[in-house]
Amino acid sequence: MNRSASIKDVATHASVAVGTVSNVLNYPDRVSQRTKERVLKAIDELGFIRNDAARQLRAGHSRTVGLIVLDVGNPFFTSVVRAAEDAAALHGSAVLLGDSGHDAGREANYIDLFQEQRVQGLLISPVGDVTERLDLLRERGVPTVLVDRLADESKFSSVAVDDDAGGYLAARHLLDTGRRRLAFVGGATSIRQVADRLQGAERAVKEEPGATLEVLTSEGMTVLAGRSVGNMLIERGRDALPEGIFCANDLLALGVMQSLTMTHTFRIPEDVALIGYDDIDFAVSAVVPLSSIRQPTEALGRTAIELLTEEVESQNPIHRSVVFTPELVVRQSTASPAAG
Amino acid sequence: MNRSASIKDVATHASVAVGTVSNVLNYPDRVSQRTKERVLKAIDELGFIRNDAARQLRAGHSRTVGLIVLDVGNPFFTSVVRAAEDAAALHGSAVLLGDSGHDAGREANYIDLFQEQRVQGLLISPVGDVTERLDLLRERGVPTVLVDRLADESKFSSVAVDDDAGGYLAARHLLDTGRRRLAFVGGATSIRQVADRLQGAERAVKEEPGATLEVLTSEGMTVLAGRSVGNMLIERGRDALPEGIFCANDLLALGVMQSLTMTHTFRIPEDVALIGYDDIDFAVSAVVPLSSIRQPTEALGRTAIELLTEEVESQNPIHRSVVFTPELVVRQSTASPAAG
DNA sequence: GCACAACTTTGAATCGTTTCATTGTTACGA
DNA sequence: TCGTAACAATGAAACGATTCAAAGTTGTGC
Repeated sequence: MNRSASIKDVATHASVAVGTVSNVLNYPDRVSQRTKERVLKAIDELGFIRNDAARQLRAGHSRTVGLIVLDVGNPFFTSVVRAAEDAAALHGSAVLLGDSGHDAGREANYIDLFQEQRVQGLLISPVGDVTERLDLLRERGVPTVLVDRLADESKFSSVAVDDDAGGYLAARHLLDTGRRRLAFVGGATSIRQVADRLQGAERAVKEEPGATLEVLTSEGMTVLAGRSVGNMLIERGRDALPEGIFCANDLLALGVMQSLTMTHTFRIPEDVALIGYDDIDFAVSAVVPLSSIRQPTEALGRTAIELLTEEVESQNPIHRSVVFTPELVVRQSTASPAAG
Repeated sequence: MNRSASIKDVATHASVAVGTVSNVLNYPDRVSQRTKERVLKAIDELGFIRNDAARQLRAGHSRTVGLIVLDVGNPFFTSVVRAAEDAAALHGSAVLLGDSGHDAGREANYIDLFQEQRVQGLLISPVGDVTERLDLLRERGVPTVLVDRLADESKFSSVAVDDDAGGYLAARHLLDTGRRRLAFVGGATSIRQVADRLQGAERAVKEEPGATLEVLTSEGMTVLAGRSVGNMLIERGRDALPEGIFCANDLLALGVMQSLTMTHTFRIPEDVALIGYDDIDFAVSAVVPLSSIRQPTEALGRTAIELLTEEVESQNPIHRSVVFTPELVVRQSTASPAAG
């Protein structure tokens, strides 16, 4: 089969006008039952499939939305993507997914590609500081919603998660379960998420008389970095051991847990409580199931699409920023010492 | 900005014919330097962006390739996707990504969507048994390459990984490091991958005089399932402990490792060697870094695109199946007892 | 000064769909 | 039987880029 059947072929085959075939596809009510049947039969017999390019050309815009994430491999984004796809499907749109892999070049490529495709709008979790690139989009009038990053509301809508609140939640939980001497483990505070989570934790600690928060800086945010911190804690000995540890993400927490449980020096949660952040799949299947802070990724994805739809449909764009509060997930790693 | 500039607007603005603008974009050599500059200036001033729909309509096909995977969250597919994107970029094509989530309905939606988009071809990791759906694609003449699934070569090209060889590799490695009494841990052998890996392991064991392979069936392929198996091994006691354990995936292996290291009943690799499959990110950061079998995901993605390109470019389609052999990754969990 | 080749530029035709003003058909009440 | 309203069907125009035959321009050698 060289060329697929066009609407014209269908029209000929069914002995009707092309407009009628189009109506059957788009406004079935306008067409009589008899004609409709003939046309549908022809469509079936010829294996006709709409040519979306022609449709788009005529319509002036596509029925797709572009979504550019920093890393599809990251469960956080995977979940956002899925939610966005489902939400878009409700509006009859499809999502074109791009993975920038934290690379500004790849990001730029996708932005160009999506603009050539005349996407209705763009959801983007931008790489680094990107005001220029995004300003260009704004000038061109491409509705854009920033994901997982707060935006100047005069410029863009955005959806984000309140990391300060998440940090507060984690520290508050440790305090609530009776721990007073707390430690925060995180990478460089130049990472906004880390800084915000720390700030929230500090806020909670300040509220609690007699509580303290020690900051332990890790080399990165990986399991291995967490293990180093754990080993350091073991060397410092029991007297210097915090009662509760809040790690800036689950990988760090799992690393800390590994070193403590491997050596059997300290028990979790009896000697020290441990809480992470992100609630990755591995949190629940850790040696000691890990308490964590879960980010409302489904809500993020869904809301991002909703904000975008708002912008697409309204004429003069009003931007909104929606900030979600994360959720505490309690597991064994922070069980009360008494109940331990 | 209501409507973006068209090639006609650019032509007017630069006082040239539309054909000339098109030539500047597609065949710059055909245009004189002076004209080219004028046109490029106009393009810049008007913020012109090519309308891909119009281009596609004229060309009769898009410059995109559809890729439907079972689960973008799965690192295996994530890696395949990335490789496919890079390979497609070399051919000047982009990849439209669809995540079926093991759901035949979603898969069908993506197939339809991609056909309407007139993708050049389709890479698909199909859900379940799908001969009918795929046969339809074949009838329509949509070049299709199956990913991670062998295909009847008279019908489709395909790329896959030899799980039998992977199983052989894992068992062979345990034997090579001096282990004789081996165990295989896996979910139901109704899962093809599990069955193939087991078969390969059995082949290796048969080759080795005096070696044995015990099959332990787990309830699923998760960390928790692995932990149950580990606990069972502990209960059985030291005499019944295999010298080497091959788990059908890394999650199972990590579970087994957890239960053994947590209780300190048996040491890895001194008392028992452990090897997994997939080489997930967590394998390297396990308490005892886990040996594993790595699947050549980059090669899979790249080759899939290459086979597809072949089919697209050749007139009468010749199908090929490419099977890759996985790779052994040795880490501490299978170190020789002597060197342990 | 002219013929001819080489290089530029032109603009109408085309791709497949949707839109919509127009025309055709039917049914019904007067 | 006629007028009219409601409903169906028609088909040309439009969307924006690419193509390509044709026309226009320049340069070269004799």
